[in-house]
Amino acid sequence: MPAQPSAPGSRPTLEAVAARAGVSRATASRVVNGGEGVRAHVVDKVRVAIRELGYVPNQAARTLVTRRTGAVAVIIAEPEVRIFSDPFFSRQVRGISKELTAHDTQLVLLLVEDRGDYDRIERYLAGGHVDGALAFSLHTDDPLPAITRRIGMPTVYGGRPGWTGGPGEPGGVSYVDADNRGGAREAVRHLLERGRRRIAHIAGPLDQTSATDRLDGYRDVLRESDPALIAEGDFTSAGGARAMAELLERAPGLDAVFAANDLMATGALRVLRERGLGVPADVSLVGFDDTEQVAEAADPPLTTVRQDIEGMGRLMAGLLLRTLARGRTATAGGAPPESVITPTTLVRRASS
Amino acid sequence: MPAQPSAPGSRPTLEAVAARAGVSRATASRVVNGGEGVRAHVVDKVRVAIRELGYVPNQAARTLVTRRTGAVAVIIAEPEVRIFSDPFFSRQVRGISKELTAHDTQLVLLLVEDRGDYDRIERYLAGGHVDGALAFSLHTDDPLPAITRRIGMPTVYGGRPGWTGGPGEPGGVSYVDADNRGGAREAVRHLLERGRRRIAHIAGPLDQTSATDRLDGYRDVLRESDPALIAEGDFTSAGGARAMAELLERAPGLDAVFAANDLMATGALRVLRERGLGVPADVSLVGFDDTEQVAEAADPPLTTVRQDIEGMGRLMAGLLLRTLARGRTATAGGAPPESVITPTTLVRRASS
DNA sequence: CGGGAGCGTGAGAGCGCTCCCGGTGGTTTT
DNA sequence: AAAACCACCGGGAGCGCTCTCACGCTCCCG
Repeated sequence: MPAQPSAPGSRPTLEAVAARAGVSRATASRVVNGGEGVRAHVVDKVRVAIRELGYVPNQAARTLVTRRTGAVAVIIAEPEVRIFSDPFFSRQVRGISKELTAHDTQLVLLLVEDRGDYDRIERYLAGGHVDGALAFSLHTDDPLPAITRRIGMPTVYGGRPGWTGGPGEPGGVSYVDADNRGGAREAVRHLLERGRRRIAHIAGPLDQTSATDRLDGYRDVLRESDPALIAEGDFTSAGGARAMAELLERAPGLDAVFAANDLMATGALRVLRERGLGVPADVSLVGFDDTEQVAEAADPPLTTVRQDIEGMGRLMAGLLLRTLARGRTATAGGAPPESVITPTTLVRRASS
Repeated sequence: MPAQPSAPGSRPTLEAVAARAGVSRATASRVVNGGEGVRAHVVDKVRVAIRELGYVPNQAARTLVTRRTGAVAVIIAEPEVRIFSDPFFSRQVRGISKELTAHDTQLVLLLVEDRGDYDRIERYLAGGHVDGALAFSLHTDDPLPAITRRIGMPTVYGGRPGWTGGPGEPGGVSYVDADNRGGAREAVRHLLERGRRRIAHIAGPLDQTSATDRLDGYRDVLRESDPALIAEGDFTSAGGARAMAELLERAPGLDAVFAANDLMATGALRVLRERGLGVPADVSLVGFDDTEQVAEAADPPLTTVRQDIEGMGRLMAGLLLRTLARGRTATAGGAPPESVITPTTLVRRASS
């Protein structure tokens, strides 16, 4: 129903809106940006002109002068295999998307394929295409933190970075993480309550804090645990299967397994079944993440530690947006880092 | 190791580069954009200045004058459940990302949560934030095509849209799709070769062409198929299970099932196992997609129709980029639609 | 009734870049 | 030898917007 733009080919400008409303460009701009300090009557006139012309602000022109883009980068640097198998990222991205959308901010997705890509990422971030960045699941030697720090890009990490609390200073970064350690403790305690005594652990890759934190939680409860009861996986189903096979060889008497994520738990499950071991009759099994279509769909359904992944995504985005808003009003000295640990809950199903 | 920018707070401009290299801004611009028609000696001088200053072009300023953003929107409008359970999107996005990155184009992700979001999408697309769009898996009543057409946004669809070949004209859209029909034919023929005669089909949601095309392929081979042998699912594991239960009730004598995707096949598998039916002893099972961690990890591993999902993503991006490049050089009359159908291959595993 | 206070508005500069156009110097043509 | 032609480079306009500043108007107080 709205009328066609003034010029057939090109979009109407603020100038055109101002002309039609009989005001200056400055006033039209004020209306577009909230209408503060403009008489209601004038605001209406401009609003009508905007509607009639189908005016949409030119973001490039706006960015050029404000130096803000209204966009945020989401950087995912994870080997191919995991990004596809684990719904984790999709859910977190979804949470991020929701929060950003609610604040009229766009999501620019940067996938890192190999280490050479970091040059591209740096150029992109330095190019002023985005106001801030969200990054995930860093390994200890990830070059990203150095990059974002060098170019002064506000960044919030998903998952506690391995290099916080570096030598001397606490490495001022913001992050959002689940209570991995607490969740792991709860999982292991649950197995103890079930009467299990030889509780093994399939850890994730130990260059990630989510893996080490869960391992730490396991050790918190089982202080004197036999090292033979711990095997390292890689957060994939196949890796979980390999680790399970290893564990069965080293510690045939185990009566429970706590896997650091659900995918590895399914791999373990497959191996246990192949060896004729009943779950939970012979071996109790607990996973981590409560990923749908994995934990629930397993046979038997997995007891697991749930974390609110989508909520974590929202929190990440919210934290970043707040940082950006502050940087805009306050002195540009950079906001202090701020982090959030979200709680986990144990979901009891048939596998334990 | 590059030097710091001239001004401490702000980034160096092309002006600064030109001054340092002792040339005009215009010449510096030429070098930045390829260096055509500039003497090699001058090119070098400018390149050195760029490096020394750590110059990065300001995209906003560039976009303002060129009217091109160097970014492409990827629009995913799919109910939550599927986007998480099916690695399909992740893979396709990955393919898209690779192709875009290779052409220095950014990927802006737009997730559609509910129908109200389409206003936001339209505003965004109309706002000139991106040069083109890639969209997926449209349902027949999807408002997106109308939007992109109205605002003249070059768009390539993933999966044949349901509304091509509308009344009268062929609805000029570009798309990339797998040979769903041919793949389905191959799957069913394979089951026939295995000596199966009562071959059932679990279809996807019939408002999507990927589902109807596969159903058509099934019917191509089994012209006289009993309607009781066809059940509609929703591309999820749970939906596959429901459909399988339905089929077993309606047609207890079935000896094979062709499911329209792997996820539904796993649901079917679970139901078959629960009913004590052996796969493939009693019932042969074939899926579609060959999604890793699903087809291969199933027990038994699924025979399935493989499509090159990542390749399709690359093709989509490539098609769009070529369209955009053409629109830039040729008359702005809009390039003719162009579509690609990619082949499928049958992967034989233990389930059939 | 004069003069500040204060609100609402307009004029204008300028963000950093691209690109057209015109000029310069050197090489080829008639 | 002059004329025509290149290849290369610089000047300058302008993309659409925001934001500062100054100006005019109304209002209120002394």
